Amino acid sequence: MPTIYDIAKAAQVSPKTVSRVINSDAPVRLETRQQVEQAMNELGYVPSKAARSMRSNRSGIVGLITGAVSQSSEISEPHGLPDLFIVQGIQRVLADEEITLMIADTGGLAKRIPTLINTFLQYRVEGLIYVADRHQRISLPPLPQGQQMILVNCFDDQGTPAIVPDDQKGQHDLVLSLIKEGHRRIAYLCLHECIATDLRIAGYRKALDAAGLPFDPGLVQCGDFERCEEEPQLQWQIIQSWLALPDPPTVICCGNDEMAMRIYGVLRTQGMAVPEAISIAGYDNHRSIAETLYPALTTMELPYESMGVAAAQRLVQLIRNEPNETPTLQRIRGDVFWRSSVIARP
Amino acid sequence: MPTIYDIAKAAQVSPKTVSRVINSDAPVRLETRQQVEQAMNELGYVPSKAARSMRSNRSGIVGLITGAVSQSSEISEPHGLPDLFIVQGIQRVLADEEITLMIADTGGLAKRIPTLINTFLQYRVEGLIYVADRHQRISLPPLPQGQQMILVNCFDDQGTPAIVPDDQKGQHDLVLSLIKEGHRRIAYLCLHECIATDLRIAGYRKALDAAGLPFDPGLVQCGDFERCEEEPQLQWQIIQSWLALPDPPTVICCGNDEMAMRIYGVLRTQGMAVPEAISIAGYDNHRSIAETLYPALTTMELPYESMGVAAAQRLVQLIRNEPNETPTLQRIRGDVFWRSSVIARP
DNA sequence: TCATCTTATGACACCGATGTCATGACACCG
DNA sequence: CGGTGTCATGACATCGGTGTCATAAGATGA
Repeated sequence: MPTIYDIAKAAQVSPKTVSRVINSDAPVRLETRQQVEQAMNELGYVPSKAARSMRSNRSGIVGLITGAVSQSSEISEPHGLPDLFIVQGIQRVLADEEITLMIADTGGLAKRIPTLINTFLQYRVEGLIYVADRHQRISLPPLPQGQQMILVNCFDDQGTPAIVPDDQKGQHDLVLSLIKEGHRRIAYLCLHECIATDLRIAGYRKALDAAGLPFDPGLVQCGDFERCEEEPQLQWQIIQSWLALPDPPTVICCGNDEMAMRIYGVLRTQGMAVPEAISIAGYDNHRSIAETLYPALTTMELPYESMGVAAAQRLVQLIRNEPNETPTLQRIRGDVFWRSSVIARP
Repeated sequence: MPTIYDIAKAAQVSPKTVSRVINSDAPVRLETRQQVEQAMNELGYVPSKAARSMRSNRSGIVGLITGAVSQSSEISEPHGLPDLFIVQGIQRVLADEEITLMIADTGGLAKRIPTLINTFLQYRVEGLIYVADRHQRISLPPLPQGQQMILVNCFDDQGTPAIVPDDQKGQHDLVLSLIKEGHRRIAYLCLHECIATDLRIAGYRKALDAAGLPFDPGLVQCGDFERCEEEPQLQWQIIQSWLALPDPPTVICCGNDEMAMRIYGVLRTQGMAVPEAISIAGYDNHRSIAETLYPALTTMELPYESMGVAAAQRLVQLIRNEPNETPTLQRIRGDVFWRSSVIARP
């Protein structure tokens, strides 16, 4: 691989002049520039980032730590996969900034995180991004003074800038949409206890309040049985108990699209048609499910890509030392995706 | 960030001795080593990869180019997502080799590839991996002399080492499993014309041949209507025509798990139970579908993770200049995942 | 016409590590 | 006791660029 010295010799100029042509940071005579460019093309010159970043103290690299890539194969929990949309959003922003993204994977083991951070520090990354596989509180080891970091889909107690989904607003908006379509009795088959679930139940209640509808605690049940053998039976029992009510629900909100998909199966096995007999809504807008199910699933988007974009933009601001007034915890909103699994009620 | 000179000063030794402690490539007196290690801990020393790789000419980086991360959002084709399993397999192998993986994304635009390759060359990657979003023939721009590359899920005409799924063997094995369970009339609702489809139809025929069953061209139809409005109707027409045969099929193989999922919906809408009325098999083992569908889907694994592992192992061999006798085109086999969407026939 | 300024270029040191070679202190051996 | 080998360490050059400063040629202006 030729170096700047080879180019200099071929173009009969000094290495520094070649450097000027590459960086166009000082005037170079047109004729000289052309000689240099010709030499670079002929020799197939590619500058060395290592040498450059050593001198200029700017690596042009941002490091990303995630469990998404491998966590999806752990046990049988493929729900980590959508995190990749976060990465996608980050990539898009960083590519425009000419920043290279380096991705490291915890493989689901938190104890690997310090090692991964260390690797990134060796490359003198200009910023770090930590992406969690679900909305949660975390605690990361301390970083060297001045090392920028952004948390995505999680937050900590040290005031590190964080980007999280606005779960409360999300469930709120979804439920409000259902109410607008005439639904008055809205059941919620939620996920097991976690930050997202708490926020979403709060959003669900807030939407009912806003519409002046009473909150019926019986209509909120945990429908997440971690794929145990009897899951369909247990879910059917819950649904049956709801249907037996004097004023049964007309729509079931599910904790995520996967659960909605399983509920489709359960209902159909019991001879109930979606959405004619009962409407179903999901959460996540996990497209390979929501768009492929028949009928297609109405669901609330988990705004992964927007979160990625927001995270990258904020990190770039930090790196460039630009002032910003964003709060430490930045909540990102998603949209309701209205499809045919919910029908209007008079 | 402290350098080895700072450490050397603090430990009252020469920089070279610090280097020896870091690399343990020459004997250092125990006492001296401890002084150096203490200084490194106190000052929080992190070696600079840039400086190291410049001198040693080994970057410790492998570059990966994929459209997977972003292609999944193009149009509404989320099928690119499973490519991430390839990345996962690659990561696992490279992590063990202490190689850092840099991932770049085409964003679905092939014209960006030269730029991405150039970025990687700037980092002096020791190898390149190109991951395609589906099994296909490709053609990449030429690389500098001596630059190693591996193709995954694709191949070219220049003899670049390539790792592809063994689609023929895959469909063959799946069909053979069905035959073993007593199925004699096996319909195949394949994807549109492409390399994978051709190979799989060949595998399907070979399995029939091997079992001494006749090949009925009418039982192979394209069921892939690119999610047009009328897709369910069109698919139902095909299935109806099959059911009207004097000797109707007892199982339908679908081109992928998504199609199987849509067929579930179509069949149930028409009042047909899976697997009691007819068995269904998929392809891909797209777990968030296959395991979540009710009943769970019997399917052929698309061995993405194994492909990633094979690709990384082969690249490491190339980088280390180890001899290998693998053919240029390496086909990776998957397993049949037997679930409850197929029942045995007497 | 000479001082001053701008333009275009080069000389040289330096970023932070490592490879090469030199050197001093000992141990070992005949 | 002197020659040889091993151990532990340091001096110095080097990897491929860029920052700093110097300098020569030409333009400008009083």
